[in-house]
Amino acid sequence: MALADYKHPYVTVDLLLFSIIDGKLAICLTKRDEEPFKDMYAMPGTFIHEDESAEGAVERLLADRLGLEGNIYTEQLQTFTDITRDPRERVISIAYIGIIPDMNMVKVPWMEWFTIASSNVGYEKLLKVGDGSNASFISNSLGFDHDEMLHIAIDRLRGKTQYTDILFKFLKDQKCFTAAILREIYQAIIGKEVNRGNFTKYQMNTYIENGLINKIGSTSVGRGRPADTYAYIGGEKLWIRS
Amino acid sequence: MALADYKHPYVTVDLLLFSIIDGKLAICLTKRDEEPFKDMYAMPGTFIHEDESAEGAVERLLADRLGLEGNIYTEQLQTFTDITRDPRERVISIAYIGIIPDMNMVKVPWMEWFTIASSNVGYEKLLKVGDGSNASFISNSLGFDHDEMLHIAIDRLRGKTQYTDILFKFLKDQKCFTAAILREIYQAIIGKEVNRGNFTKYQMNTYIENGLINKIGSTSVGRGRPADTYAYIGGEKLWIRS
DNA sequence: CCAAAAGTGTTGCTATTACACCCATGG
DNA sequence: CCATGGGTGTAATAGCAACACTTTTGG
Repeated sequence: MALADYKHPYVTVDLLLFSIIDGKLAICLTKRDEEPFKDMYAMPGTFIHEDESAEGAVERLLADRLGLEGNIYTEQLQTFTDITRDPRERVISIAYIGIIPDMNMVKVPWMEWFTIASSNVGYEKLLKVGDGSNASFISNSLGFDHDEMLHIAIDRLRGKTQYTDILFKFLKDQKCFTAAILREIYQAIIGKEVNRGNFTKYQMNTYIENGLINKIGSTSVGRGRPADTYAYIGGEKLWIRS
Repeated sequence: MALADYKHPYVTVDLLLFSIIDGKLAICLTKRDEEPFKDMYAMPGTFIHEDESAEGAVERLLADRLGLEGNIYTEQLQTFTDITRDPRERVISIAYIGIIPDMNMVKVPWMEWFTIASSNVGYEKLLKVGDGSNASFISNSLGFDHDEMLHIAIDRLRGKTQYTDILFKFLKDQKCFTAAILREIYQAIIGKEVNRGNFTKYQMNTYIENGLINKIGSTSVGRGRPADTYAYIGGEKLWIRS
């Protein structure tokens, strides 16, 4: 059973880069300019080089294709190995989730943002952000098996919002935010509204009790009563309910 | 960017096969008979053939290396891509969790079972099952990065026990079991005791309310009062708390 | 002083826990 | 008839949702 006896497949990483735009969960896509799936939208991806790990490939992808340097939160989603998922040849893809707090961090022109209209079941509705075109399409017209990836990723985000600190990765300023800001993120991911008062009282308190955030002061700008401000201090530790 | 421009790595699947033995979570390992990590224990694995998916490779592994035919529950755990995780050459591994209800289903002599002594933090203590040798070792002496895999897999099992029906996969007879049997499995995975009465009343009731199980009758064997018996009927649907 | 924004309290419902009690069987 | 295993009831507690109330600011 020598190693060389086995033919091995191509391996790529694909990145599902999420952000919150206008109170809605959004994903960063690119229109493919070559076959297969030419002119269809897809998540950005790249082949893994022989001298890098999958995480390394994701970092390179973030830097080269998205222009994102520095510390971007990523985590492995799942690996997709269907023999026919790439019509050219056998290609395995390791999908990663990425999160950035601000869509404007992506400055390259070939990437486009789409908000995700939370469909109850079936396919997601994707709505182009920003250019006033109101262009939209349904996620099952994504290239490759990227519709499946998107579904699994959204599920993962929703699940982890319940028992980890993943939603803090969406904060534009982790060192100064209000309950309202965090609630907007929470609702965007979950896909439904939660009561304002209760969110402050229970959710924020739970975060404080678990040492994830600190109350640091209050805003003095805005129309109404100044909101308390918080700072995220949790490291990488998981926070599991009770 | 033609496909052929990229050198691609070897890809394997590794299987973490779990069962419950004597009320304790257990894993199926094999002593490696060749380099690298010769004479160390490791999870069984195999290279992915060019005409099969990762799931296909796992099925082949189950059949050829473990002698397990038929419907064995498996799910993808995570993909490991460190460049140096295999000292020979660059090898990516897609790790899978497998669950069988009875260790005796594995009849091949080269596989050995070890119970996992739930360590709070750090490494697991693995204890050889069955031959009276009382041999044991610490999980960080597993070959490759299999210690890390084991940790991640146990975490996954514990998490999914809370909100899925994964513990029913451990049942020796899914069509006839008692609350006591299910509780033993539950405790083995979680690693701590739960109150007997409450488990029957709440846990079993929740399963019933979610359509996962049905009360079917009662045992008439055993020393004390005959226990109610249940049958697992849930398909593949997730059961998420409230 | 009033509207707007945001933090706190009150109430009732539900889930969880601990523990006791009663039930059915084998020896 | 008693030890043993197993179901069910109860009370105390914790958590959650709805909603009303209060606080603070800008005009």
